[in-house]
Amino acid sequence: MNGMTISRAAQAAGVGVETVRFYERKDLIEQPPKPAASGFRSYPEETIERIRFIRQAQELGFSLREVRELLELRADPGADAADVRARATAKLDDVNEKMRQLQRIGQALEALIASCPGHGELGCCSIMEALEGHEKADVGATQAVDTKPRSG
Amino acid sequence: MNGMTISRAAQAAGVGVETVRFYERKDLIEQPPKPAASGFRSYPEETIERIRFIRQAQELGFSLREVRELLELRADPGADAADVRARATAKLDDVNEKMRQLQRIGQALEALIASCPGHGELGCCSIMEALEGHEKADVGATQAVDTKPRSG
DNA sequence: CTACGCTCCGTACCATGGTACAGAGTCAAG
DNA sequence: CTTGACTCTGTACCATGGTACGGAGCGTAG
Repeated sequence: MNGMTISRAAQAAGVGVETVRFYERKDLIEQPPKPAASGFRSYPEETIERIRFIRQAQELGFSLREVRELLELRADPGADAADVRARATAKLDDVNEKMRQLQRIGQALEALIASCPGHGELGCCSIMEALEGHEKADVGATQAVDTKPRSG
Repeated sequence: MNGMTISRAAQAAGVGVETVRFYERKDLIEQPPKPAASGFRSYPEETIERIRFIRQAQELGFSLREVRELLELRADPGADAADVRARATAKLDDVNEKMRQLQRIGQALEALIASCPGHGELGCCSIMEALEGHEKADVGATQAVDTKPRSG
């Protein structure tokens, strides 16, 4: 019926052909079988919707791994809205945590910028001083970067 | 004098040996020459400080590429505090932009979570509805993910 | 002098989210 | 029947920031 070639499907979903194939490799969408009559696969509307779902979830900050879980949830007849809600809540916590990190970084940058004379030798630059870590200025953004020096 | 083996240097700087070598490969730190007398390189205090500088800058959100620029600036006798300040300001803009994106995502998630009944079939779940993109609910976080479908 | 540990060096691998390309096959139009 | 556009398939590559490993060389303690 409404089967499309991969490039049509990609266009309809708003992604590139290579992205569709990439999602297939990652088991995010199913690769339709070759129709035997033809050498070209036929992509159903369902797949386009699935790709749109993926993009929407990505826009909400879900990684492809998490999107796959959402898709599995969607396919599960026993799944409850509570499951979805829990994931959304977890993601919101995630987002809030990242915001806090950025806030700390931003505040540290602001403080440094405010205390920098804005001209003159680098020796007078409080930003450089802070980066040197001469324990005169404290950057104060410890743990901003995922610090795992030797953890794994 | 105060030359250290790579593992001592790494320990002193708070990173792993492999990370030190990685920074060498990336031209972030200089690989000290082999002392001819010994088959082992000797890392000066200077290198340890440089690595600390790198980590501090990373904690402020600078990428290694940007850190390299800061290091070049640091080595440049003609560099002005204004240059450093400009980079810090640019990075602050960056951080603020990311914050805005996260804020949009967070608000969208909050709205969806609030409207989700929290139990029952997925068909009643507003979050799933939004992800399906049935144009009933609008996720509203467009551009949250770096959207470049076919740009390059 | 031997054993053990550290170093050296190149290279491959991890996750993340794609992008690109080569070589062969297929399909529709002219 | 040929051309040109598209597809199929595997594989390699991009950036980012590391991590791991194999096989040699080196250095020190016993």
